Amino acid sequence: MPSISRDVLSDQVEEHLLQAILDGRYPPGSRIVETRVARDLGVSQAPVREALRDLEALGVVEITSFRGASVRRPDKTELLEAYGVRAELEVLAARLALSRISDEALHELQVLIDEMRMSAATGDRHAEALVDVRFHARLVAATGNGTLERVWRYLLPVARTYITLAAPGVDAVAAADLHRPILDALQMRDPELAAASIRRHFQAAGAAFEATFTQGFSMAATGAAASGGSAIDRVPGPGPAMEPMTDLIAVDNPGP
Amino acid sequence: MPSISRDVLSDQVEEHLLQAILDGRYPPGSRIVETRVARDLGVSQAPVREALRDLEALGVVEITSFRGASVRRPDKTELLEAYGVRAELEVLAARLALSRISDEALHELQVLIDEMRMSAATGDRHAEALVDVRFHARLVAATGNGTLERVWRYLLPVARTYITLAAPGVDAVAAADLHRPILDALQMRDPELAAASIRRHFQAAGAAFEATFTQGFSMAATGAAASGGSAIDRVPGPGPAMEPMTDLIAVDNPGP
DNA sequence: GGACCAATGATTATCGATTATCGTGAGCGC
DNA sequence: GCGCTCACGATAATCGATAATCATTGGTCC
Repeated sequence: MPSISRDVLSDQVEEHLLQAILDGRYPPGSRIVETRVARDLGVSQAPVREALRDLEALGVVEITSFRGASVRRPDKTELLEAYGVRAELEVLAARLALSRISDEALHELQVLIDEMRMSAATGDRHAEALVDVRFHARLVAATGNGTLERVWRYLLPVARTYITLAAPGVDAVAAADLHRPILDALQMRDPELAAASIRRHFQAAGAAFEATFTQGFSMAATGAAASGGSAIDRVPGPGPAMEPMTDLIAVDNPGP
Repeated sequence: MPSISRDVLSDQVEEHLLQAILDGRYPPGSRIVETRVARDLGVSQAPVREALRDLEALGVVEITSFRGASVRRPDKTELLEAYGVRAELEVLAARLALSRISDEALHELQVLIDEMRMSAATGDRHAEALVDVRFHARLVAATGNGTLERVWRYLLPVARTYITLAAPGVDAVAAADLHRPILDALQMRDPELAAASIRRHFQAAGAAFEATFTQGFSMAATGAAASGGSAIDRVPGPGPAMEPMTDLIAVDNPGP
């Protein structure tokens, strides 16, 4: 079941580029040249161009007129901001969902928490991050508010691309358990408690991220990068190339 | 001062199409054919295509693979949802802005309210709607939170395209005065009061919109449309064409 | 030696034409 | 008549090539 309509070249190109970016083959800040990608993939310039525009909308690349696209450098401030906004959106989601959420939806959330704990227990932080996204997406979907979901998804790539969960210093099991109070509050239909739980969750995540960033990233930012992947295009601009983000990242399809 | 870089054909096409849609020359639901627009404007298909993709990201048109673009029909539920989300985003904005907003920013807000009242007094609801957008934009900008601003702008076209202010039954002056409590709360640095004021503001706006919609739109939806503008392309699909939205709409540049 | 300026190379933006896909309606078998 | 198949027209998706634009480099003038 390859989604729907797996033709449309531009979508395939988009997926390829996204994968390449998240794998670190395009480090943050590096340029992506339309014609070169087109040649490498054996397609025309047009689909590459469209793919890049979509990626820009997703927030992973930046496009300037007549100067092309480059991988957006993850800005610490912006990511923390995104956490704050996401937190409030999910607080709203919880409030809206409270009055209409079904028992089976609550059960689904429970199952997702269990999955998270299992992934955490086996040390698979990548899988845990994926399930984490699904948990929050399920909560937002439970509101039945399409607009809220759209806005939330719009913010997701920024708040998700560089996941905190993979940070070495974070207790993965504890992170998974951080979701339990949210579910409890939902089951008790207590809006204030739910809001508080969600805010606490994001505060913890933000703090963890901050630690990761200043710790693991400042090193890379000072030029000690020792990339293992085959770097296609090194950034020539000011400042040395950053380390690829492999294993720091949760990849999933933002598809329709 | 024509913004920056008034070349880039696709931007011009986008602006043209947006204007045409908001003017009602493309009624909701009508199709927009790439090749025809290209021929009419004397450009190639490529810039039209890109413009349509951007308009899709703005939420103004809908694109389906191999079937083209059509103007999104304004869905009452979705618009009310958008109001709810926008309200919470602005509540967050107020909270964030409280601790750092400058006196001159507060003064600017005051001036904007005055402008709104003047427009309302002279009966220029269109101008009032424009200033209204600027007021809220100024509030969000005062947070210094770029991410919040980005998300807010993302939601803006949906929540703005069909403005309530132009509704005949609404007291325009009262609508302008609805902003005063927000400013008062900001000046008093009272977060709770600000939140309450903003929520009340959007509840009133939503109620006014709902009245407008069921009143002025259901008629159009039943086929009693008596369009005045020159309709370029009538929707042939199921259901009759809706009335163009002229004068129901606030137009401004969503620029960069 | 430093600042301005023109030529150049690289890359995007746009074009015109071709191909792939979808919806539809005519024709055909039942 | 009714359902199915298959051309056909319309249109988006893609292509290959050209024009427009930008950053840079090398040279010239002060």
